[in-house]
Amino acid sequence: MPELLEVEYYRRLAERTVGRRIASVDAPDAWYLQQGLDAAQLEAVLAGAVVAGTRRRGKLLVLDLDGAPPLGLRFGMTGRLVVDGEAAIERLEYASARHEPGWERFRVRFEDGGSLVMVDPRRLGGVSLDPDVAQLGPEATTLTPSGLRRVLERSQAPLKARLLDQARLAGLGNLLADEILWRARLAPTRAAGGLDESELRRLHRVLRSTLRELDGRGGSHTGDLFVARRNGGLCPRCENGLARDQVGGRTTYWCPAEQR
DNA sequence: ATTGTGGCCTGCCCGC
DNA sequence: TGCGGGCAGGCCACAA
Repeated sequence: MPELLEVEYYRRLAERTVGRRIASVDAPDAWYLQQGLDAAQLEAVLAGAVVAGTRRRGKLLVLDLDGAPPLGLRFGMTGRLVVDGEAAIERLEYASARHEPGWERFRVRFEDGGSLVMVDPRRLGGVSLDPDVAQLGPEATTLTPSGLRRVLERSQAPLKARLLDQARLAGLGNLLADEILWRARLAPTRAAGGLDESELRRLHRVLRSTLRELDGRGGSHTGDLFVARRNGGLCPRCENGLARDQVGGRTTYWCPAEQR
């Protein structure tokens, strides 16, 4: 599913639209439009605008426009981005690799004939105007040690739940959170505020290095723990059986023998 | 305020 | 072989 790594790949692809003028918008699925927008409003606002740049905060992709408010794109779990017929990612975990025309939820057509399309079978993503980036926590890829402390301090919530809270820390999804906690040898069920200084430092170091490494490998499904995320899966390090629990409302695979 | 839960969406996988 | 019940998780509304 698109976590921050995948959305960053989407952003890089979307860079191709910079400098291009929007001719029209197809928004066939009203459910996909946030803020009560409808297709006609969106078309009226966006037509004629020129893409000035792209940015990303966590899992939110933003197109900055000349002549219109910024356009916010959320991809949910199964949303993919296609620009000029080319997909940023061929296949998403937990989503179909097919590209049915009926799954195209939103399309921006440019005057040069190309287009930017969101393909989302499950319709969990959405499109907004002038998205409120301030509601998101700090960006995970550039998080500082003191930033991580602020994310976790004085919280009784499970460590993993806090890492997934986009208002506290932007970008991590279920797979990345499990991979990071496994690498840091920290139990997802620990109280977030209960980490000592050395654990905080370890978590920060692992968080940053894991994001960097998996970015190079190709996405949030390329972690070392990923292949073991199944019933009967064994810890890739110690080969003890992994636990499968609900933590923070998400299916969590972890190694009780190593993660403390 | 903090934390937890359930529902939304729908393709796909597994077991019968 | 076909069928149907779970399952997947990002996000939001709502409850305690």
